[in-house]
Amino acid sequence: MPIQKVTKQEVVTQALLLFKKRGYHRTSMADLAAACGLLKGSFYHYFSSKEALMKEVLEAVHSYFKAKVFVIAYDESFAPRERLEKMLAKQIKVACATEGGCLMGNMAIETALVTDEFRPVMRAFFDEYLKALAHVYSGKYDALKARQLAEQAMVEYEGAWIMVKLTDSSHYLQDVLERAMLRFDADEKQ
Amino acid sequence: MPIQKVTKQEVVTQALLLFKKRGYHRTSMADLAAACGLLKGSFYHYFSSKEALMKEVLEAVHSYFKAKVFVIAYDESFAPRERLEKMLAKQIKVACATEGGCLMGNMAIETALVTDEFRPVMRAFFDEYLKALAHVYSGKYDALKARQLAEQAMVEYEGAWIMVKLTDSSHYLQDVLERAMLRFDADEKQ
DNA sequence: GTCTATAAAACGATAGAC
DNA sequence: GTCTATCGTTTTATAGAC
Repeated sequence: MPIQKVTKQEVVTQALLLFKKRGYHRTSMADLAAACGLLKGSFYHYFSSKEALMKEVLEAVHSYFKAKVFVIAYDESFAPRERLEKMLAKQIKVACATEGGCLMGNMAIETALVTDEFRPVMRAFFDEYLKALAHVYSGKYDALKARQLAEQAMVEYEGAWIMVKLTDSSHYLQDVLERAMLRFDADEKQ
Repeated sequence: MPIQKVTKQEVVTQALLLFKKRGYHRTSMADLAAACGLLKGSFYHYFSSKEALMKEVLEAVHSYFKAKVFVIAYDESFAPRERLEKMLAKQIKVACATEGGCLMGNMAIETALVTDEFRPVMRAFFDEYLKALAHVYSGKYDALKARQLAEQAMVEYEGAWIMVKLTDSSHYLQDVLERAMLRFDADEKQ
């Protein structure tokens, strides 16, 4: 085997960083290749197209969240309330670790009405995300209410990123976490 | 004097439709000109650049919301609760009238980390939006709580669009409205 | 020699600007 | 319409590991 400058894994990681920060259409293959120390032509030995690369990035994000975030919701070594707090805190921590917020949310906004290519993986991500959150809330609420609370936490989180990006102040994310906990603690009635 | 095929107003309106649906980077000047029945060359008679055009579109949206949406919050001929419901319903109606959701939210996600050009007008929009919502909630809550409730309604609304775009089901927007009303009706304590 | 990851060059299409 | 630049992509050539 000839010398390989980077692994496919590293390419996906670099692409994730760029796509998160600059979006899909504003990130060129030359940018992506340069981030890996390659020329854009060489890039096609790893991926057949920019679209295929983005799909792999989205799938990698989904896998990561399954293994590191969603899994918390089903960890019975913690009480439901603790799981909720840990899962949301982990999600915020992961998203804040690199620039650009939530890639899935960003791509939904940027591409959902332009191409159907990424829709299945994005829908699968948010489906599992909502199921995980609803599972935690179902520790205290009935299935319908749990689902509603999950959807509420999710849309609050995604919307908060708009304000974070515009104001560079991250308190909006912490507020989402706090409100999700308050709703967990609140009485079932109303 | 040469005949002007379309007014600047109409160009801004057509651009708004395209930018909402396809985003900033995926919309070309040729697309925009074609939507107005103009040749590419004629387009720069109206605007000096694509950036300048987008800025005018964003300002037009801001003006429209001031006159048609935010103004509801300050209309003393209705009770605060009615104003809240009318304002949120109007905002949803306006956004749903054409494809693409909320242009301000879309552009914040797509461009905020790529260019500073649009940030001032987007921040001004959300500032006034939050002020309007907080003003309504302040009919029943203290200033801090009113501001928090305003921020919550706003981030819920923006995040809901992600699910609407991915699932083509608009119940997420109605849920945002209903929860905002429930929070208005709720007791001040907790 | 074969295989393969890279660089290099060039493709057609399309971008924004004039 | 024309310009120049750049886009995503493809092709060709090179160089090193078997």
